[in-house]
Amino acid sequence: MSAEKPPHATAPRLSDVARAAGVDVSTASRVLNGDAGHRVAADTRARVLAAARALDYRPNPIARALRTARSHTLGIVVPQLDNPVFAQVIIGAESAARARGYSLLIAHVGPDAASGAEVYTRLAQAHHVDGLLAASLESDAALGAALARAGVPAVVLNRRLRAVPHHVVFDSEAAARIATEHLLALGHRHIAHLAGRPRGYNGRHRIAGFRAALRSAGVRPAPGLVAAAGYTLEGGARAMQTLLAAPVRPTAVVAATLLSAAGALKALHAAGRSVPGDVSVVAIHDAEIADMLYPPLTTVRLPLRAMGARAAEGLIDLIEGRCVAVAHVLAPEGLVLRSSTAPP
Amino acid sequence: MSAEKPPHATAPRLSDVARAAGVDVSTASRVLNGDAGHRVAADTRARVLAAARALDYRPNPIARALRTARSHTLGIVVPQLDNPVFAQVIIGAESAARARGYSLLIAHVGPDAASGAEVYTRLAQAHHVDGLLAASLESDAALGAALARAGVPAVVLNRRLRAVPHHVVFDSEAAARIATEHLLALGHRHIAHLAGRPRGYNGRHRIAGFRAALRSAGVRPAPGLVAAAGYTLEGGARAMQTLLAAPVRPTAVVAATLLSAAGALKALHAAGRSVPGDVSVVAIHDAEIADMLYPPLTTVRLPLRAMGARAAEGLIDLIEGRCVAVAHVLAPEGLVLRSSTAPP
DNA sequence: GTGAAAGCGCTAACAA
DNA sequence: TTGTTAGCGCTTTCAC
Repeated sequence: MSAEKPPHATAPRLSDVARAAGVDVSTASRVLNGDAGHRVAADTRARVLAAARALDYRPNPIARALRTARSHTLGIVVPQLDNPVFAQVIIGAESAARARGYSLLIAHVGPDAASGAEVYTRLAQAHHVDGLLAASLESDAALGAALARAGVPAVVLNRRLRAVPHHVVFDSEAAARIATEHLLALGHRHIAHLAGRPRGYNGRHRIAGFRAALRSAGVRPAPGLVAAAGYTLEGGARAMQTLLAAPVRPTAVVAATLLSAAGALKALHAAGRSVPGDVSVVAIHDAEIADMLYPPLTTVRLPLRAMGARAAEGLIDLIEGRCVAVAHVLAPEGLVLRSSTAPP
Repeated sequence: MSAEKPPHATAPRLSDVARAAGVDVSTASRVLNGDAGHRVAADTRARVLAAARALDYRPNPIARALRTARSHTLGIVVPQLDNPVFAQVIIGAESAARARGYSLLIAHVGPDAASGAEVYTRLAQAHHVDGLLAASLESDAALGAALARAGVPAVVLNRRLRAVPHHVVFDSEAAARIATEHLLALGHRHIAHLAGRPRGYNGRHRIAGFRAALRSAGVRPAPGLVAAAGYTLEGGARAMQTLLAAPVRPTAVVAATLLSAAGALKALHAAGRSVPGDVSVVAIHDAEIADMLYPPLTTVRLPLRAMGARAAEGLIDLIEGRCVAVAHVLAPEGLVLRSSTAPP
């Protein structure tokens, strides 16, 4: 009511609440933390709650962290922040973490990932994160070792590691199958695949889905119609050029990711091919840029935010001992039809 | 040498270092913090340093934060993470902060920004950030009030606020001038401008630069050749459609930002106009997507990472009392010639 | 030049 | 059911 605050009001502490409620700080602490074991008298609890509200009390997370050795902070490591795919994952993870009272510290490591490994230990030791979300690109062995050294629970995104049981992955095989079946349904028979990293988790599975769809349709995949394109614009462009120079030329392409699809479009334009007139292109992954490309790109949408969210929730469950294993395989959300695919 | 670590080794504390060096914790603390006031004997300092290195000691930032009431954490608020422009700013801010021993907590608020204001107080109160970097889009008044309420130093990015003296902005007028002069040099005379938010800080200045360049070249800007496009794909497309329906049709367009340029390209393709054959397009801001569009977009590059870095450094100076005002105006880095501009 | 001691704000045994 | 007490790991007066 009469907001008679001192000019340089300092934030109210728990002891202020306790004094206002006429109880000890320990009692106030119990009430405010909803301590299940100890029962508190109803009127005491009400008085404390009222005092806390009246003072607009916010617990000091730093003091709490020091005492409990829990920072309520998660760390996520991504290779490059300026990638729409990772941006979505981060958004999903951040909302989920915040909803559970955790905050998210973001660290990005170059895709070269020479220094990648130490980021994990830095987050764990210097920033005292309670758990790690790993989306970086170093080798399985290096990542496994780095996470082990970090000494906190970790969930790996987008691949499976022998050394770290917890993961959230996409059903990449299904995604590639959906993309390929779309092209088959349009009548294409000479279909190429711009793979990411063929030895990587997603690379393998997308190739498998691509081949499976062809097989089911009775199409024998021509050798040389799978090219490694990596996850970059340049890689996609280069791989597409190779494909265009091959003896049997594809009428359609399944790109493993958005950036390589953009590179493929660039190469096709440069070669004077029309899309989808001469070549149809479909990409796995969806983001706003799909709509900015020319022509707007048909894609298979994968639940990126959900990946971030499930990983964060799983990690928090792990940290709080509420579960012992996190393993999600997320299904594709479906085909997003735009203008880059048509009958041959 | 003989790494005889206990199985569940807990992190070494300052007291461990002190004991190993045969000194008191207070002395160890002085050495490790390079306390200027107190002089420490050279050999004592050497022993402490050696012990710290031998034990691989890392100070516990949480304990330090509790004691000093400094979290060494900065908060940055951006509208949408999945925008290449903000991603670059964040990367710049993060590196600069890390280099100075600070970490960066990222919060994103929807562009609607209804809830935008409370994010600042949440970061300040609940996360105890030492300072704020504000890149969100709410009204000047709302942002000023929110930052005042947060009660920590703040630097505003990309605009100037009466209420908050500290800012880092681009020389938007120069950027628009460079873009417009490029088109004039190519021989264009009917040049349109896809403005962002015409009342906003950047919007105003970009319009001013656009007009100034035309004036200097003796070209009278036709009315109706400045359209508000906002900062989105749809906005750009809509504004371009309007321009195409206008009585005097432009042969070239200066777009205030990448996304609206992408929208303009979309609208031009839809209308069957060729770029740059019928219409040239140049955008302010540069990022990888400029190279993915068709045709690859000529842009004026602005130092995005530098903006993040300067803002973070200035904020840290403010926090540590090393300076009392931060005000940077960053010059454009120049024109990036790609394929979307040509003589009329 | 170095050590002793207090305490940042909070939680969690343990006592009463 | 509530209060007393002891710290979490660190910094910082204040003595010596």
